[in-house]
Amino acid sequence: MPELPEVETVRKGLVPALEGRRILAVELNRPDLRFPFPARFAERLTGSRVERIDRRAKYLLLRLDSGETMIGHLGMSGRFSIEAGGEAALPGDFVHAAPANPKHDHVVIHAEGGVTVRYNDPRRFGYMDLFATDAEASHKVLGALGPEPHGNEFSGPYLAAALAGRQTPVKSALLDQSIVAGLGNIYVCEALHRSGISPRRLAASISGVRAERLATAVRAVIVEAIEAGGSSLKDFAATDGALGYFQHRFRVYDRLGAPCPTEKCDGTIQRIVQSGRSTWFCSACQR
DNA sequence: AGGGGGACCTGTGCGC
DNA sequence: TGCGCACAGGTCCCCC
Repeated sequence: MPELPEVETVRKGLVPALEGRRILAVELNRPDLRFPFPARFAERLTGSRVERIDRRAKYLLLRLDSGETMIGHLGMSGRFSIEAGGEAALPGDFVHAAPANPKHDHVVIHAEGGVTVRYNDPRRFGYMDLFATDAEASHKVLGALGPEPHGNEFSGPYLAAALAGRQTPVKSALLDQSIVAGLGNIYVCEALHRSGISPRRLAASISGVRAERLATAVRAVIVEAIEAGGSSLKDFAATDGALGYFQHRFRVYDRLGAPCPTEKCDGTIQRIVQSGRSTWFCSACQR
């Protein structure tokens, strides 16, 4: 499902449901998602309090008072939903997200205050793991991530340096989470269009003003998408039932044959395949 | 080491 | 209506 903006929306939805609450019970309905759950996963969660929920790139990080962090990734089809049917009043209005087939409810967390959080993931490309919070810097996955696209480290000069020498299309390079962390197929296509750069251009050729334009577009599209609550494709719903609406602002993604929205451009949106994934772009204004 | 292709899964939508 | 195929917001692994 999600790229950085969607994961951020999920994080914000989980905060009022779980932050400060103790986990009372965990139902684990299968031994694995993409990878096996860690040893004693349910037991290690049970009884711990969720102190804070962070996000890094597309990863959710539940900080537990046990000294461990639960890391979660939603893969392509993972989603959380929240029920708050108990006696305690919750901040925010919780409603059911769009219906999901309950046979894919792989993890169900029961927390204080009558809160139930369900993780549903038909394709099971997502995963969950636990690690010692003080060992985060050396975490195999988190340690290899590039900067957040809307953070201070990310800039034109940074991007130019990161792409230097890369003999791959810039589209593929932007999907590399070690270059910039959190972009996926949608926002890469959108950022390339906004910056007028062809997805086929070699990454190594992005420098100077062009790198500046691209970094600016990446930042802008991510900031706007976060503000919009992410994008809702198909039946995706945020954890609190609120739908992200950024999909109405797509300029190229999934818009094959549409007129190019660039002012004074008379091009038409095309679709090509790069490293096995669809790319939508306008060959008239993206060079 | 970097780059490309396939693998991992289920669901959906489309053409025949 | 049913069937087969293409495709889907993401990594990860293996091979050159």
